Amino acid sequence: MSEKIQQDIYPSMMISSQNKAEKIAPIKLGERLKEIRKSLNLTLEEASQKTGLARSTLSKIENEQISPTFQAMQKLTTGLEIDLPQLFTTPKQVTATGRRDITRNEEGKAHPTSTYEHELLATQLTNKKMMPFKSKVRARDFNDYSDWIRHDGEEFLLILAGEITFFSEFYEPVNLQQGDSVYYDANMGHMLISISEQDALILWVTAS
Amino acid sequence: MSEKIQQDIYPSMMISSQNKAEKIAPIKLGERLKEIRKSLNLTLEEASQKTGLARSTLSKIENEQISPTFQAMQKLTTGLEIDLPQLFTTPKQVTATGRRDITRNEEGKAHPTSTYEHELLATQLTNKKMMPFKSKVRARDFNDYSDWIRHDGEEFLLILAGEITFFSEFYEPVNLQQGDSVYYDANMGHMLISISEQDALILWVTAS
DNA sequence: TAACAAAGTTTCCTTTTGGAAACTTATGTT
DNA sequence: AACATAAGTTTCCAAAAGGAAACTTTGTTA
Repeated sequence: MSEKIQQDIYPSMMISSQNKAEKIAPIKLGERLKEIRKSLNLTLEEASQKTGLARSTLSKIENEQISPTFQAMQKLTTGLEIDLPQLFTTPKQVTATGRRDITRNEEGKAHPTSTYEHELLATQLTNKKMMPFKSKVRARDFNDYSDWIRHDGEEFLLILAGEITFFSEFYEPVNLQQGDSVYYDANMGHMLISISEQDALILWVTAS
Repeated sequence: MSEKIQQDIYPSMMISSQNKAEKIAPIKLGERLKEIRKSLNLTLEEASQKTGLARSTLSKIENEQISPTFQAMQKLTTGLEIDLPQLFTTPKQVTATGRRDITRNEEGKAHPTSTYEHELLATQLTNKKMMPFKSKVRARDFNDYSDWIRHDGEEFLLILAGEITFFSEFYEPVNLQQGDSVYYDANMGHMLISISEQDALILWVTAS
């Protein structure tokens, strides 16, 4: 009795976005936990002591035989003194000094939604101060959107192609064309629609 | 039987950090979920349809009577088309803090140097987390450069036009073309030269 | 390579989650 | 107000998670 359960997650510091069941490189929570534990040089027994979860439970989580409850995940994060997002993101080697990540055109990590088609950039690097991604904006209709998008931090966007109307909470809407850019407080409600013939292409960079 | 279980979590979009047992305002996962559902204007029934979780289960999660499994949380995030961190973070109060700055194409603040022609963006806003600017790179020759460029923080760059070779201290040089991007630790020595016919056009964003 | 110890896995059982349906509480409508 | 209906909660039970201990594997030493 050791069937693997479905337990993937989509990598995303992604903002207001959607992750339907799309083909995005999934991360195994169990593997990730094992990595973390190993990196801390802990045995299951030691991890058990620190987290208050049974040795057997930890083993089962690592081998993806069970799906931990939120409570268990909290015990994990507090016990091992890590942040929750760390459980969901794969940190490809982060050398102490210099890190670099190149993303070729159109080769970012896809993250499609109904109205946007996000392409996450520099996904190899974790713990970044900024989160850059490109989006194709398909929507040309308000109805495609439910409400303001709102999240922590600041956001910069640059129109790479097409034309959009950018809405934000305390301002009048503006039209933005190729080459135009906006910088704004992302806690302020914001959203945009494409008004060009083809999909608009946009670069976003977020920092919190 | 409706005792509230302990179910707090520390808010963290926070990137690199550990959270020792610091006193950070704890967030109730259930409350947060309810907020999100309300903001999406969904009833429990509708949310149930979208997520595949039973109406009753959702109710119990919202009222913190149960601690959802990771699987359940995934169903929540994919079904409601939100991101996992959203479940853990309290959206900042949006007051008058909203700021915004639009920079039209070619209308940034010019800042020419010998080999670059910088155009600073969003200069109206001060105290920004990020510093975005475009550059025309004229240089096609190593001699135009003295040495590595090095400064605090992290840097993201995207090739808007042309083609360049990007050099950085601990890596092999790479050629980058329109649409390609790099993210790197700016303390690591870096520089670039244009290798296209016309000047290359580049977007930089720096954060420290 | 036998013997032992330590690390990890599986079993077995208890506790908790998650779902269907019954029940209760709000929100209209005539 | 009485009724109807929608939204939300609670109950009850099946299914899954979590823990203690038995078991297996890996590593070390004589």
